[in-house]
Amino acid sequence: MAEEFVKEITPRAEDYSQWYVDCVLKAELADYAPVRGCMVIRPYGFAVWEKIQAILDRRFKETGHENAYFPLFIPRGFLERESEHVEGFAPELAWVTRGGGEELAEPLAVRPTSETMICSMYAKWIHSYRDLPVLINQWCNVVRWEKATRPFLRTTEFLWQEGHTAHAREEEAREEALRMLEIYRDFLEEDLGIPVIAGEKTPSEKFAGAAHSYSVEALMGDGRALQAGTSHDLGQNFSRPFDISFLDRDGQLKHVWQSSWGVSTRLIGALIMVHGDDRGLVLPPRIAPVPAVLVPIAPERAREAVLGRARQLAAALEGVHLDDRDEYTPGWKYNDWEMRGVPLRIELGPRDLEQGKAVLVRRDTGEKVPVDQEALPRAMAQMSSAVQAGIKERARNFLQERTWPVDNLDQLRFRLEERRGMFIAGWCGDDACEAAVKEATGATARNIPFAPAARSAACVVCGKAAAHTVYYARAY
RNA sequence: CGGGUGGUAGCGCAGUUUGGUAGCGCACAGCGUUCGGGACGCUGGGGUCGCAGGUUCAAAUCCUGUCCACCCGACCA
Repeated sequence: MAEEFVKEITPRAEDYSQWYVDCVLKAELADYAPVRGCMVIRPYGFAVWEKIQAILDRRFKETGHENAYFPLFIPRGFLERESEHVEGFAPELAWVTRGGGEELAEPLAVRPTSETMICSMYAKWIHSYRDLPVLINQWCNVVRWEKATRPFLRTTEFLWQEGHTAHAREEEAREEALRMLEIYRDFLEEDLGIPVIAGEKTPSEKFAGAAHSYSVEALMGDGRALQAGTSHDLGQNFSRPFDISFLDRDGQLKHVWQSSWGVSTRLIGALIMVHGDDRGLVLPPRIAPVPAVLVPIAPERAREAVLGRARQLAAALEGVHLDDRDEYTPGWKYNDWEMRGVPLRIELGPRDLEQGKAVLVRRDTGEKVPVDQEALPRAMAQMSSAVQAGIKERARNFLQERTWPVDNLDQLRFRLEERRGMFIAGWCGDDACEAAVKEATGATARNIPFAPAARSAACVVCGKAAAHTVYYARAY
Protein backbone atom coordinates (compact mmCIF):
# COMPACT_ATOMS: atom_id res chain seq x y z
CA MET A 1 0.00 0.00 0.00
CA ALA A 2 2.89 2.31 -0.70
CA GLU A 3 1.46 3.94 -3.79
CA GLU A 4 -0.36 7.17 -3.45
CA PHE A 5 -3.91 7.03 -4.72
CA VAL A 6 -5.83 9.35 -2.51
CA LYS A 7 -5.20 13.03 -2.78
CA GLU A 8 -7.90 13.98 -0.32
CA ILE A 9 -5.86 12.94 2.67
CA THR A 10 -2.66 14.52 3.94
CA PRO A 11 0.06 11.86 4.33
CA ARG A 12 0.78 10.98 7.95
CA ALA A 13 4.46 11.75 7.63
CA GLU A 14 3.70 15.25 6.39
CA ASP A 15 1.29 16.30 9.14
CA TYR A 16 -0.17 13.67 11.44
CA SER A 17 -2.80 15.94 12.98
CA GLN A 18 -4.02 17.07 9.61
CA TRP A 19 -4.11 13.46 8.45
CA TYR A 20 -6.32 12.63 11.42
CA VAL A 21 -8.73 15.47 10.71
CA ASP A 22 -8.79 14.57 7.01
CA CYS A 23 -9.76 11.01 7.91
CA VAL A 24 -12.59 12.18 10.13
CA LEU A 25 -13.99 14.61 7.59
CA LYS A 26 -13.38 12.78 4.32
CA ALA A 27 -14.61 9.42 5.58
CA GLU A 28 -17.68 11.33 6.78
CA LEU A 29 -17.39 10.10 10.33
CA ALA A 30 -18.07 13.54 11.73
CA ASP A 31 -18.18 17.22 10.88
CA TYR A 32 -17.64 20.38 12.84
CA ALA A 33 -20.80 21.79 14.39
CA PRO A 34 -21.59 25.49 14.64
CA VAL A 35 -20.88 25.34 18.36
CA ARG A 36 -17.35 25.67 19.66
CA GLY A 37 -15.77 22.33 20.45
CA CYS A 38 -18.78 20.35 19.29
CA MET A 39 -19.08 17.97 16.38
CA VAL A 40 -21.83 16.26 14.49
CA ILE A 41 -21.39 12.51 14.33
CA ARG A 42 -22.48 11.66 10.79
CA PRO A 43 -24.30 8.46 9.84
CA TYR A 44 -21.14 6.53 8.98
CA GLY A 45 -19.43 7.54 12.22
CA PHE A 46 -22.55 6.83 14.22
CA ALA A 47 -22.78 3.40 12.61
CA VAL A 48 -19.32 2.65 14.00
CA TRP A 49 -20.48 3.82 17.43
CA GLU A 50 -23.56 1.60 17.16
CA LYS A 51 -21.33 -1.39 16.44
CA ILE A 52 -19.24 -0.56 19.50
CA GLN A 53 -22.39 -0.13 21.56
CA ALA A 54 -23.88 -3.42 20.40
CA ILE A 55 -20.86 -5.49 21.40
CA LEU A 56 -20.27 -3.77 24.73
CA ASP A 57 -23.95 -3.67 25.64
CA ARG A 58 -24.18 -7.41 25.15
CA ARG A 59 -21.13 -7.96 27.31
CA PHE A 60 -22.46 -5.70 30.06
CA LYS A 61 -25.73 -7.61 30.09
CA GLU A 62 -23.92 -10.94 30.10
CA THR A 63 -22.23 -9.81 33.30
CA GLY A 64 -25.51 -8.90 34.95
CA HIS A 65 -25.81 -5.20 34.22
CA GLU A 66 -28.99 -3.35 33.30
CA ASN A 67 -29.39 -0.11 31.38
CA ALA A 68 -31.17 2.91 32.82
CA TYR A 69 -31.28 6.63 32.22
CA PHE A 70 -30.63 9.49 34.63
CA PRO A 71 -31.16 13.26 34.19
CA LEU A 72 -28.87 15.49 32.17
CA PHE A 73 -29.02 18.21 34.84
CA ILE A 74 -27.28 17.95 38.15
CA PRO A 75 -28.09 20.28 41.07
CA ARG A 76 -25.08 22.25 42.23
CA GLY A 77 -25.34 20.83 45.71
CA PHE A 78 -24.84 17.29 44.48
CA LEU A 79 -21.51 18.04 42.91
CA GLU A 80 -20.29 19.82 46.02
CA ARG A 81 -20.79 16.87 48.32
CA GLU A 82 -17.62 15.07 47.35
CA SER A 83 -14.82 17.62 47.70
CA GLU A 84 -12.23 15.96 45.48
CA HIS A 85 -14.87 15.31 42.82
CA VAL A 86 -16.04 18.92 42.67
CA GLU A 87 -12.47 20.18 42.60
CA GLY A 88 -11.65 17.89 39.70
CA PHE A 89 -14.62 18.88 37.60
CA ALA A 90 -15.27 22.50 38.56
CA PRO A 91 -13.14 24.01 35.76
CA GLU A 92 -15.01 22.18 33.03
CA LEU A 93 -18.63 22.45 34.07
CA ALA A 94 -21.36 24.04 31.99
CA TRP A 95 -24.07 25.67 34.09
CA VAL A 96 -27.73 26.35 33.48
CA THR A 97 -28.78 29.36 35.53
CA ARG A 98 -32.03 30.32 33.86
CA GLY A 99 -35.08 28.32 32.90
CA GLY A 100 -38.56 29.27 31.78
CA GLY A 101 -37.46 32.86 31.67
CA GLU A 102 -36.52 32.94 35.35
CA GLU A 103 -33.36 32.72 37.37
CA LEU A 104 -33.07 29.26 38.94
CA ALA A 105 -32.97 29.02 42.73
CA GLU A 106 -30.13 26.51 42.37
CA PRO A 107 -27.98 26.38 39.21
CA LEU A 108 -27.94 23.08 37.37
CA ALA A 109 -24.76 21.63 35.93
CA VAL A 110 -24.91 19.77 32.66
CA ARG A 111 -23.56 16.36 33.72
CA PRO A 112 -19.83 15.86 33.21
CA THR A 113 -20.39 12.35 34.62
CA SER A 114 -23.27 10.98 36.67
CA GLU A 115 -21.76 9.69 39.91
CA THR A 116 -23.56 12.25 42.04
CA MET A 117 -26.96 11.95 40.37
CA ILE A 118 -26.87 8.19 40.44
CA CYS A 119 -25.66 8.12 44.01
CA SER A 120 -28.54 10.29 45.10
CA MET A 121 -30.91 7.70 43.64
CA TYR A 122 -29.02 4.75 45.06
CA ALA A 123 -29.49 6.31 48.49
CA LYS A 124 -33.25 6.02 47.94
CA TRP A 125 -33.20 2.54 46.49
CA ILE A 126 -30.76 0.68 48.69
CA HIS A 127 -31.78 -0.33 52.21
CA SER A 128 -30.70 -3.90 52.73
CA TYR A 129 -27.88 -6.24 51.79
CA ARG A 130 -30.65 -7.99 49.85
CA ASP A 131 -30.79 -4.95 47.51
CA LEU A 132 -27.14 -5.47 46.55
CA PRO A 133 -25.34 -5.50 44.28
CA VAL A 134 -26.86 -2.81 42.07
CA LEU A 135 -25.40 -3.05 38.57
CA ILE A 136 -26.55 -0.24 36.30
CA ASN A 137 -25.17 1.17 33.09
CA GLN A 138 -26.18 4.30 31.23
CA TRP A 139 -25.56 5.22 27.57
CA CYS A 140 -25.68 8.99 27.30
CA ASN A 141 -23.99 12.24 26.43
CA VAL A 142 -21.88 14.29 28.82
CA VAL A 143 -20.43 17.78 28.65
CA ARG A 144 -17.01 18.95 29.72
CA TRP A 145 -15.95 22.47 28.85
CA GLU A 146 -12.59 21.55 27.40
CA LYS A 147 -10.09 24.19 26.42
CA ALA A 148 -8.66 22.45 23.39
CA THR A 149 -10.90 20.14 21.40
CA ARG A 150 -10.39 17.64 18.60
CA PRO A 151 -13.02 15.51 16.87
CA PHE A 152 -13.68 12.30 18.84
CA LEU A 153 -10.55 12.66 20.98
CA ARG A 154 -11.79 15.54 23.05
CA THR A 155 -14.99 17.41 22.39
CA THR A 156 -17.14 19.59 24.60
CA GLU A 157 -20.02 17.13 24.36
CA PHE A 158 -19.40 13.44 23.82
CA LEU A 159 -21.20 10.13 23.94
CA TRP A 160 -20.22 7.37 26.30
CA GLN A 161 -21.45 4.70 28.63
CA GLU A 162 -21.02 4.93 32.36
CA GLY A 163 -21.50 1.92 34.58
CA HIS A 164 -22.28 2.52 38.23
CA THR A 165 -22.39 -0.28 40.72
CA ALA A 166 -22.96 -0.63 44.45
CA HIS A 167 -21.79 -3.57 46.54
CA ALA A 168 -21.89 -4.82 50.10
CA ARG A 169 -18.16 -5.52 50.32
CA GLU A 170 -15.05 -3.60 49.50
CA GLU A 171 -13.55 -6.52 47.54
CA GLU A 172 -16.69 -6.84 45.43
CA ALA A 173 -16.44 -3.26 44.24
CA ARG A 174 -12.76 -3.72 43.49
CA GLU A 175 -13.43 -6.96 41.64
CA GLU A 176 -16.19 -5.30 39.64
CA ALA A 177 -13.90 -2.46 38.62
CA LEU A 178 -11.27 -4.95 37.48
CA ARG A 179 -13.82 -7.21 35.77
CA MET A 180 -15.09 -4.33 33.64
CA LEU A 181 -11.58 -3.17 32.83
CA GLU A 182 -10.90 -6.69 31.61
CA ILE A 183 -14.00 -6.50 29.40
CA TYR A 184 -12.66 -3.27 27.95
CA ARG A 185 -9.23 -4.81 27.41
CA ASP A 186 -10.69 -7.84 25.66
CA PHE A 187 -13.04 -5.72 23.57
CA LEU A 188 -10.28 -3.33 22.53
CA GLU A 189 -7.89 -6.12 21.58
CA GLU A 190 -10.24 -8.68 20.05
CA ASP A 191 -12.94 -6.54 18.46
CA LEU A 192 -11.14 -3.28 17.73
CA GLY A 193 -7.74 -4.89 17.23
CA ILE A 194 -6.17 -2.33 19.53
CA PRO A 195 -3.56 -3.69 21.92
CA VAL A 196 -3.61 -1.98 25.29
CA ILE A 197 -1.71 -1.77 28.51
CA ALA A 198 -3.99 -2.46 31.45
CA GLY A 199 -2.98 -1.10 34.79
CA GLU A 200 -3.68 1.19 37.69
CA LYS A 201 -3.52 4.95 37.50
CA THR A 202 -1.09 6.74 39.76
CA PRO A 203 -2.78 8.72 42.56
CA SER A 204 -2.20 12.01 40.78
CA GLU A 205 -3.82 10.71 37.57
CA LYS A 206 -6.78 8.94 39.11
CA PHE A 207 -10.40 9.99 38.71
CA ALA A 208 -11.53 12.81 40.98
CA GLY A 209 -13.17 11.02 43.87
CA ALA A 210 -11.98 7.47 43.24
CA ALA A 211 -10.07 5.29 45.68
CA HIS A 212 -8.34 3.54 42.79
CA SER A 213 -8.55 4.14 39.05
CA TYR A 214 -7.64 1.62 36.40
CA SER A 215 -7.16 2.21 32.71
CA VAL A 216 -6.41 0.62 29.39
CA GLU A 217 -3.87 2.68 27.47
CA ALA A 218 -3.32 2.43 23.74
CA LEU A 219 -0.55 3.79 21.55
CA MET A 220 -1.52 5.86 18.53
CA GLY A 221 0.27 5.83 15.18
CA ASP A 222 2.27 8.94 16.06
CA GLY A 223 3.57 7.40 19.27
CA ARG A 224 1.27 9.27 21.61
CA ALA A 225 -0.73 7.37 24.19
CA LEU A 226 -4.49 7.48 24.51
CA GLN A 227 -6.51 6.44 27.52
CA ALA A 228 -9.06 4.18 25.88
CA GLY A 229 -11.12 3.23 28.88
CA THR A 230 -11.22 3.69 32.64
CA SER A 231 -12.67 1.86 35.57
CA HIS A 232 -12.79 3.14 39.12
CA ASP A 233 -12.97 1.59 42.52
CA LEU A 234 -14.81 4.37 44.32
CA GLY A 235 -14.53 2.81 47.77
CA GLN A 236 -16.97 4.59 50.05
CA ASN A 237 -15.97 8.02 48.82
CA PHE A 238 -19.42 8.68 47.41
CA SER A 239 -21.56 6.41 49.56
CA ARG A 240 -20.58 8.38 52.67
CA PRO A 241 -21.45 11.90 51.50
CA PHE A 242 -24.56 10.60 49.73
CA ASP A 243 -25.39 8.32 52.62
CA ILE A 244 -25.98 5.17 50.62
CA SER A 245 -26.33 2.72 53.46
CA PHE A 246 -27.75 -0.74 53.96
CA LEU A 247 -28.54 -2.97 56.86
CA ASP A 248 -26.17 -5.92 56.64
CA ARG A 249 -26.79 -9.52 57.71
CA ASP A 250 -25.10 -8.80 60.98
CA GLY A 251 -27.59 -6.07 61.82
CA GLN A 252 -25.05 -3.28 61.26
CA LEU A 253 -25.83 -0.22 59.14
CA LYS A 254 -23.04 0.13 56.56
CA HIS A 255 -22.14 2.27 53.58
CA VAL A 256 -21.99 0.55 50.20
CA TRP A 257 -18.82 0.14 48.15
CA GLN A 258 -18.99 1.38 44.61
CA SER A 259 -17.43 1.23 41.19
CA SER A 260 -17.85 3.23 38.00
CA TRP A 261 -16.43 2.64 34.53
CA GLY A 262 -16.71 4.08 31.06
CA VAL A 263 -15.63 4.26 27.46
CA SER A 264 -16.55 6.97 25.02
CA THR A 265 -16.72 7.92 21.35
CA ARG A 266 -13.01 8.60 21.81
CA LEU A 267 -12.62 4.96 20.81
CA ILE A 268 -13.43 6.01 17.26
CA GLY A 269 -10.45 8.35 17.36
CA ALA A 270 -8.32 5.44 18.54
CA LEU A 271 -9.53 3.27 15.68
CA ILE A 272 -8.48 5.92 13.19
CA MET A 273 -5.05 6.48 14.69
CA VAL A 274 -4.16 2.87 15.42
CA HIS A 275 -5.14 1.28 12.11
CA GLY A 276 -5.45 4.10 9.58
CA ASP A 277 -2.96 4.58 6.76
CA ASP A 278 -2.28 7.21 4.10
CA ARG A 279 -5.37 6.14 2.21
CA GLY A 280 -7.63 6.72 5.18
CA LEU A 281 -9.37 4.48 7.66
CA VAL A 282 -8.81 0.79 8.09
CA LEU A 283 -11.71 -0.60 10.09
CA PRO A 284 -11.60 -3.94 11.85
CA PRO A 285 -14.14 -6.27 10.17
CA ARG A 286 -15.93 -6.84 13.46
CA ILE A 287 -17.02 -3.22 13.75
CA ALA A 288 -17.01 -2.05 10.14
CA PRO A 289 -20.51 -0.74 9.28
CA VAL A 290 -19.91 -1.91 5.71
CA PRO A 291 -17.99 -5.21 5.90
CA ALA A 292 -17.48 -5.47 2.16
CA VAL A 293 -18.24 -3.50 -0.96
CA LEU A 294 -18.85 -4.89 -4.42
CA VAL A 295 -17.63 -2.69 -7.26
CA PRO A 296 -18.85 -3.72 -10.71
CA ILE A 297 -16.70 -2.89 -13.70
CA ALA A 298 -19.32 -2.45 -16.34
CA PRO A 299 -18.22 -1.24 -19.76
CA GLU A 300 -20.99 -0.69 -22.29
CA ARG A 301 -20.50 -4.01 -24.08
CA ALA A 302 -20.99 -6.03 -20.88
CA ARG A 303 -23.03 -3.62 -18.82
CA GLU A 304 -26.17 -5.63 -18.17
CA ALA A 305 -24.34 -8.91 -17.73
CA VAL A 306 -21.98 -7.49 -15.10
CA LEU A 307 -24.61 -5.50 -13.24
CA GLY A 308 -27.03 -8.41 -13.27
CA ARG A 309 -24.49 -10.79 -11.78
CA ALA A 310 -23.32 -8.13 -9.32
CA ARG A 311 -26.88 -7.72 -8.05
CA GLN A 312 -27.26 -11.47 -7.63
CA LEU A 313 -24.02 -11.75 -5.70
CA ALA A 314 -24.68 -8.75 -3.48
CA ALA A 315 -28.09 -10.12 -2.57
CA ALA A 316 -26.73 -13.59 -1.85
CA LEU A 317 -23.69 -12.54 0.17
CA GLU A 318 -24.09 -11.29 3.70
CA GLY A 319 -22.85 -7.83 4.52
CA VAL A 320 -21.99 -6.83 0.97
CA HIS A 321 -22.83 -3.35 -0.24
CA LEU A 322 -23.23 -3.03 -3.99
CA ASP A 323 -21.84 0.24 -5.31
CA ASP A 324 -23.63 0.48 -8.64
CA ARG A 325 -23.47 4.26 -8.88
CA ASP A 326 -23.29 5.09 -12.54
CA GLU A 327 -21.54 8.41 -12.18
CA TYR A 328 -18.25 7.15 -10.75
CA THR A 329 -15.54 5.01 -12.31
CA PRO A 330 -14.37 1.85 -10.59
CA GLY A 331 -11.07 3.47 -9.64
CA TRP A 332 -12.84 6.35 -7.98
CA LYS A 333 -14.94 3.93 -5.98
CA TYR A 334 -11.90 1.96 -4.86
CA ASN A 335 -10.40 5.09 -3.40
CA ASP A 336 -13.65 6.19 -1.87
CA TRP A 337 -14.27 2.94 -0.01
CA GLU A 338 -10.66 2.61 1.00
CA MET A 339 -10.85 6.05 2.56
CA ARG A 340 -13.83 4.82 4.57
CA GLY A 341 -11.92 1.78 5.76
CA VAL A 342 -14.14 -0.94 4.31
CA PRO A 343 -12.21 -4.16 5.06
CA LEU A 344 -13.00 -6.12 1.90
CA ARG A 345 -13.70 -5.22 -1.70
CA ILE A 346 -15.04 -7.44 -4.44
CA GLU A 347 -14.29 -6.40 -8.00
CA LEU A 348 -16.45 -7.91 -10.71
CA GLY A 349 -15.76 -7.20 -14.38
CA PRO A 350 -16.30 -8.77 -17.80
CA ARG A 351 -13.13 -10.84 -17.55
CA ASP A 352 -14.21 -12.26 -14.19
CA LEU A 353 -17.64 -12.97 -15.55
CA GLU A 354 -16.20 -15.09 -18.35
CA GLN A 355 -14.26 -17.17 -15.85
CA GLY A 356 -16.93 -17.31 -13.17
CA LYS A 357 -14.63 -15.48 -10.82
CA ALA A 358 -14.39 -12.24 -8.84
CA VAL A 359 -11.41 -10.38 -7.42
CA LEU A 360 -11.27 -10.13 -3.64
CA VAL A 361 -9.16 -7.31 -2.20
CA ARG A 362 -7.95 -6.70 1.36
CA ARG A 363 -8.03 -3.15 2.66
CA ASP A 364 -5.12 -3.56 5.08
CA THR A 365 -2.54 -5.06 2.71
CA GLY A 366 -4.02 -4.36 -0.71
CA GLU A 367 -3.64 -8.03 -1.61
CA LYS A 368 -5.84 -9.07 -4.56
CA VAL A 369 -7.02 -12.64 -5.02
CA PRO A 370 -9.14 -14.07 -7.84
CA VAL A 371 -11.85 -16.27 -6.35
CA ASP A 372 -14.49 -18.53 -7.87
CA GLN A 373 -17.83 -16.81 -7.38
CA GLU A 374 -19.22 -19.93 -5.70
CA ALA A 375 -16.37 -19.83 -3.21
CA LEU A 376 -16.91 -16.18 -2.23
CA PRO A 377 -18.70 -16.76 1.09
CA ARG A 378 -15.89 -18.91 2.42
CA ALA A 379 -13.11 -16.80 0.91
CA MET A 380 -14.65 -13.64 2.33
CA ALA A 381 -15.00 -15.13 5.78
CA GLN A 382 -11.38 -16.21 5.67
CA MET A 383 -10.10 -12.92 4.38
CA SER A 384 -12.20 -11.05 6.90
CA SER A 385 -10.62 -13.04 9.74
CA ALA A 386 -7.23 -12.45 8.19
CA VAL A 387 -7.80 -8.68 8.18
CA GLN A 388 -9.03 -8.74 11.77
CA ALA A 389 -5.97 -10.72 12.85
CA GLY A 390 -3.60 -8.83 10.57
CA ILE A 391 -4.34 -5.36 11.79
CA LYS A 392 -4.27 -6.52 15.40
CA GLU A 393 -0.89 -8.12 14.83
CA ARG A 394 0.45 -5.04 13.13
CA ALA A 395 -0.75 -2.82 15.96
CA ARG A 396 0.75 -5.16 18.54
CA ASN A 397 4.10 -5.10 16.79
CA PHE A 398 3.96 -1.34 16.62
CA LEU A 399 3.32 -1.10 20.34
CA GLN A 400 6.21 -3.44 21.05
CA GLU A 401 8.58 -1.60 18.74
CA ARG A 402 7.64 1.68 20.34
CA THR A 403 8.03 0.60 23.94
CA TRP A 404 11.38 1.17 25.60
CA PRO A 405 12.63 0.59 29.11
CA VAL A 406 14.57 3.54 30.47
CA ASP A 407 16.83 3.84 33.51
CA ASN A 408 17.08 7.55 34.05
CA LEU A 409 15.49 10.83 33.16
CA ASP A 410 18.06 11.84 30.54
CA GLN A 411 17.60 8.58 28.72
CA LEU A 412 13.85 9.11 28.70
CA ARG A 413 14.23 12.66 27.50
CA PHE A 414 16.68 11.90 24.70
CA ARG A 415 14.73 8.88 23.55
CA LEU A 416 11.51 10.88 23.51
CA GLU A 417 13.09 13.68 21.52
CA GLU A 418 14.02 11.09 18.96
CA ARG A 419 10.79 9.20 18.88
CA ARG A 420 7.52 9.14 20.73
CA GLY A 421 6.31 5.96 22.34
CA MET A 422 5.80 4.18 25.62
CA PHE A 423 8.54 4.23 28.23
CA ILE A 424 8.81 1.70 30.98
CA ALA A 425 10.42 3.18 34.06
CA GLY A 426 10.79 2.59 37.75
CA TRP A 427 8.98 4.81 40.21
CA CYS A 428 9.61 5.20 43.90
CA GLY A 429 5.99 6.18 44.51
CA ASP A 430 6.64 9.84 45.25
CA ASP A 431 4.34 12.34 43.49
CA ALA A 432 7.28 14.70 43.12
CA CYS A 433 9.23 12.23 40.98
CA GLU A 434 6.21 11.63 38.76
CA ALA A 435 5.82 15.40 38.37
CA ALA A 436 9.52 15.72 37.58
CA VAL A 437 9.15 13.36 34.63
CA LYS A 438 6.31 15.42 33.28
CA GLU A 439 8.22 18.64 33.82
CA ALA A 440 11.34 17.37 32.10
CA THR A 441 9.84 15.39 29.24
CA GLY A 442 6.16 16.22 28.82
CA ALA A 443 5.39 12.54 29.34
CA THR A 444 2.81 11.59 31.94
CA ALA A 445 2.39 8.41 33.91
CA ARG A 446 -0.12 6.39 31.89
CA ASN A 447 -0.50 3.63 34.41
CA ILE A 448 1.18 1.04 36.57
CA PRO A 449 0.77 -2.07 34.44
CA PHE A 450 -0.66 -5.27 35.90
CA ALA A 451 1.80 -7.19 33.74
CA PRO A 452 4.84 -5.02 32.94
CA ALA A 453 6.87 -5.99 29.89
CA ALA A 454 10.02 -5.17 31.83
CA ARG A 455 10.83 -4.28 35.42
CA SER A 456 12.90 -1.46 36.72
CA ALA A 457 14.86 -1.59 39.94
CA ALA A 458 15.29 2.11 40.55
CA CYS A 459 13.13 5.23 40.28
CA VAL A 460 13.84 6.94 36.99
CA VAL A 461 14.10 10.30 38.75
CA CYS A 462 15.57 9.94 42.24
CA GLY A 463 17.28 6.58 41.82
CA LYS A 464 15.79 5.16 45.00
CA ALA A 465 14.36 1.66 44.97
CA ALA A 466 11.39 1.44 42.62
CA ALA A 467 8.12 0.57 44.30
CA HIS A 468 6.36 0.34 40.94
CA THR A 469 6.95 0.03 37.26
CA VAL A 470 5.21 2.79 35.32
CA TYR A 471 4.43 3.39 31.66
CA TYR A 472 5.16 6.99 30.73
CA ALA A 473 4.16 8.61 27.45
CA ARG A 474 3.11 11.82 25.85
CA ALA A 475 -0.64 11.46 25.78
CA TYR A 476 -3.67 12.83 24.01
C1' C B 1 -6.01 29.32 28.94
C1' G B 2 -1.20 31.23 26.72
C1' G B 3 2.02 31.39 21.89
C1' G B 4 1.65 30.84 16.47
C1' U B 5 -1.19 30.34 11.74
C1' G B 6 -5.55 30.93 9.13
C1' G B 7 -11.08 32.17 7.65
C1' U B 8 -12.82 34.69 -0.11
C1' A B 9 -18.46 29.37 -4.04
C1' G B 10 -19.32 22.59 -1.21
C1' C B 11 -13.50 21.69 -1.07
C1' G B 12 -8.46 23.69 -2.18
C1' C B 13 -6.62 28.38 -3.24
C1' A B 14 -5.31 33.48 -5.88
C1' G B 15 -6.67 38.52 -5.18
C1' U B 16 -5.25 42.24 0.38
C1' U B 17 1.28 45.01 0.04
C1' U B 18 -0.63 49.88 -3.62
C1' G B 19 -9.00 50.58 -1.85
C1' G B 20 -12.01 51.18 -7.87
C1' U B 21 -17.96 46.18 -10.72
C1' A B 22 -14.77 38.90 -7.10
C1' G B 23 -11.38 34.97 -10.00
C1' C B 24 -8.96 29.84 -10.82
C1' G B 25 -8.92 24.37 -10.13
C1' C B 26 -11.86 20.52 -8.33
C1' A B 27 -16.82 19.43 -6.93
C1' C B 28 -22.16 20.38 -8.57
C1' A B 29 -26.33 20.56 -12.85
C1' G B 30 -27.68 19.38 -18.24
C1' C B 31 -26.23 16.78 -22.76
C1' G B 32 -22.98 13.36 -25.20
C1' U B 33 -18.91 9.96 -25.11
C1' U B 34 -16.89 6.63 -21.16
C1' C B 35 -15.98 2.31 -17.09
C1' G B 36 -9.99 -3.53 -14.58
C1' G B 37 -6.96 2.25 -9.51
C1' G B 38 -9.99 9.26 -8.52
C1' A B 39 -12.35 9.43 -17.35
C1' C B 40 -13.29 13.34 -21.25
C1' G B 41 -15.84 17.27 -24.20
C1' C B 42 -19.41 21.18 -24.54
C1' U B 43 -22.88 24.24 -21.83
C1' G B 44 -24.45 26.12 -17.12
C1' G B 45 -25.64 27.37 -11.82
C1' G B 46 -23.46 28.95 -7.39
C1' G B 47 -20.00 33.79 -3.19
C1' U B 48 -23.93 39.90 1.72
C1' C B 49 -15.22 37.84 0.88
C1' G B 50 -16.36 34.45 9.15
C1' C B 51 -19.40 38.21 11.93
C1' A B 52 -20.21 43.39 13.91
C1' G B 53 -18.81 48.32 13.90
C1' G B 54 -15.68 52.30 11.84
C1' U B 55 -12.70 55.28 7.96
C1' U B 56 -13.81 56.53 2.65
C1' C B 57 -17.16 59.11 -3.06
C1' A B 58 -15.83 53.81 -2.96
C1' A B 59 -13.62 48.26 1.49
C1' A B 60 -12.30 41.21 0.29
C1' U B 61 -8.33 45.01 0.63
C1' C B 62 -7.33 50.09 5.79
C1' C B 63 -8.78 50.48 11.46
C1' U B 64 -11.31 48.40 16.01
C1' G B 65 -13.84 44.53 18.19
C1' U B 66 -15.59 39.62 18.05
C1' C B 67 -16.43 34.36 16.61
C1' C B 68 -14.45 29.87 14.70
C1' A B 69 -10.74 26.29 13.11
C1' C B 70 -5.75 24.31 12.94
C1' C B 71 -0.64 23.73 15.14
C1' C B 72 2.61 23.98 19.66
C1' G B 73 2.39 24.16 25.03
C1' A B 74 -0.52 24.05 30.30
C1' C B 75 -5.70 20.74 32.00
C1' C B 76 -9.01 15.92 30.67
C1' A B 77 -12.55 10.20 28.42
